[in-house]
Amino acid sequence: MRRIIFHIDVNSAFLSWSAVKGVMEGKPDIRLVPSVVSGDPNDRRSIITAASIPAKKLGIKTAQPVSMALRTCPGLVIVQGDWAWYRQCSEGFIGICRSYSPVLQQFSIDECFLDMTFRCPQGNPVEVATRLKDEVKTRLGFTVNVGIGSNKLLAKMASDFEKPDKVHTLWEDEVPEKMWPLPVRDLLWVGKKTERRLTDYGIHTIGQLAQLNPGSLARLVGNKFAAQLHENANGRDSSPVETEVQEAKSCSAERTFSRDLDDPREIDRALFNVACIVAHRIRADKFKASTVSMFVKYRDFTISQKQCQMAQPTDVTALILAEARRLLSEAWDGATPIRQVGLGVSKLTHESFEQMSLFEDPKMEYYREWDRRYDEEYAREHKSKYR
DNA sequence: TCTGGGGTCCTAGGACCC
DNA sequence: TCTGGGGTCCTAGGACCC
Repeated sequence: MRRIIFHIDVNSAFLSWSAVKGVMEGKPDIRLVPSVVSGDPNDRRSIITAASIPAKKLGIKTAQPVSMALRTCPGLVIVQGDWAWYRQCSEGFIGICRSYSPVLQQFSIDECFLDMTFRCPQGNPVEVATRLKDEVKTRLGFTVNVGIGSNKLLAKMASDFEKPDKVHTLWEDEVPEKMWPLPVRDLLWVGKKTERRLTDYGIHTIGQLAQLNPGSLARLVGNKFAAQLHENANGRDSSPVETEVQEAKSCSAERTFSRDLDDPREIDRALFNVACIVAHRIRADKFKASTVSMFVKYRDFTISQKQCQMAQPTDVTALILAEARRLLSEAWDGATPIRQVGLGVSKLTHESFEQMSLFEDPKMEYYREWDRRYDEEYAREHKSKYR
């Protein structure tokens, strides 16, 4: 039996959502002019998170530095992201999608897959998808693209065809006509590096990739990846729409400095800040972590990273920070200027019992109390800010 | 022009055990 | 004295996604 999968993708999500908010407040619609969403526009290191269609037509791209975009387009309208509002928009969007099928997999804040196999009775899937797209537009004020296919890969590829506010199909029998002429880079999981490797080998289109013998492909990109690419280029994908929300496997935070730093005190302060954030987040989700990792990024974007295992899982800021500091001293020579510092934890568990060590640090009670106050303070700030 | 922040998965080599 | 193969864990690094 043929499956019917939808992939629904919000068009320029953050930009559309900021536009909706502006319009509600009586401001001009930024979707109609060259505009972008970015971090702090005064920070030269900010990059563009989302761009309007008029901005894209001028050559402005996501992930481009704001300073560069401003040179291309001096009149560019820049708005700062509003995460609390984006979460609300996302919830509204996912809610409407879920009313079309309970078999829903949220893929990111602005994308989801729906298994519609038993949800398009006599109807044409295109009609159902059009209804969904129009309902989002009418009720929430922003547009989406819906891609329809017999598996997730094809649905996702289809939603990326012409935008905005469109429904496209990509059934298996349409693959040679609609997908094979596209450049390899358009295939899911083919990024910059893989594109380079493939084009160097003379493979430029998805169709060429589909016809390449798997052995040659394996020599280029490795066995496992080659098998997947070969399947995908031929339009095959058997992965199910996963309705279970996956638990996080890691949690991390990083800070990029507005100028490269070599002062150990300033770097330590940044490490302290990210440790507070990471530890707070895992406590909020009732996790404890067994692995702590730390990295520094230098001026030339090379990264030096270190990780280690904790004697036992923890969510205590001071313990995580202590490991991170030790790792930093191993990874960094103390002099080379640093662009960015990051800290992550992984091997997360929900272990609730504490294995009491005879040699437990006598300061432990103090550490825990400090964390409790941090969490309280955080909760207070968020309440006053978002209510 | 000069590149954010947060994730997932894979690979390869070394250590260690049986 | 020199030799095997498999399994697991750890670390560092790389590639991709939004």
